[in-house]
Amino acid sequence: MNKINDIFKDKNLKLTPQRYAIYKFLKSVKTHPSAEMIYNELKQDYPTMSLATVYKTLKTLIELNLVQELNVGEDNFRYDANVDIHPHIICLNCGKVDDIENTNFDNLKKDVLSYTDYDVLSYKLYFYGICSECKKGR
Amino acid sequence: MNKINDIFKDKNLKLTPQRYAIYKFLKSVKTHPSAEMIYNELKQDYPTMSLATVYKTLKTLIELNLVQELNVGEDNFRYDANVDIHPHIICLNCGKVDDIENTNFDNLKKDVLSYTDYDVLSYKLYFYGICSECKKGR
DNA sequence: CTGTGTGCAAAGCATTTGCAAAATA
DNA sequence: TATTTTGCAAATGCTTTGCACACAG
Repeated sequence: MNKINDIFKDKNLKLTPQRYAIYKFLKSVKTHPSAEMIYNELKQDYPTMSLATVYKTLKTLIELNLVQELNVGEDNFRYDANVDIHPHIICLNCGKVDDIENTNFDNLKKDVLSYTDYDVLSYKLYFYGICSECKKGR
Repeated sequence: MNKINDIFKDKNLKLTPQRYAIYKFLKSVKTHPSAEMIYNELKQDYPTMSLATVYKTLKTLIELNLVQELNVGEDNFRYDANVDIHPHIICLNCGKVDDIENTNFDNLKKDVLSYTDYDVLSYKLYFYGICSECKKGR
């Protein structure tokens, strides 16, 4: 995790323990947590950290393109330290957010370019369904 | 617009002038307005209507599958009376939300099915870029 | 040392809710 | 007439902000 160190130095930002912990946690996890979830998790190791710091740090990390924000359709945002464009799938039953991996939608952007007069810069794909655990439990 | 009349009758819901106006307005417009935008627009013809009624009506229309909610990544929701699954494109400069028409992403859902163990029920596609008006104005 | 970041509490905003009055079927 | 819906205001919940103190560089 040297990358973040250099990026922060580059921008004359301070890499505080809180910032490092939030990024490291997001990197280590595939659950796409909300700010509140991150806060509750890190409270154990950083009991004095406030929710406001989590929000401020997330905003900073997004500006540095180290984290992306997901809008799955809940009342809050989810965060993902994998900033590559990749689709997500949300369980309509338990609310879990998963990556869809190994897919290749590179051609999608090209397709869209031919249907619109926008300059297309990026995209977000959200799929909705029922996860395997929720399917079992019925 | 007989459809809405029958659907409301079916569910023993009352088709009030406010509800009808909100649906008719959404049907007539391609701008994917927010609740506030709808409210401001209809205030002219329905000066006593409240924002709360707009929200309540939108919720009802969504439950009836007459309207879909869009999560373009702003701090509020947008609404679309075209409930067919279709991609949207958002101008990062002016915030405009457009439909992408004539596209066919039917195969997309099938692709995803092969990459996930979810039952895939629906999906939302959001593209981001710069619209032609904003491109000109530079 | 100096300026940036943290933590707290308060503020902001979109959305929801409770309830009495009004309107629909 | 019996419910449902409206409109108002207050409440809610997520996120942001202001500010004094603490801390990283």
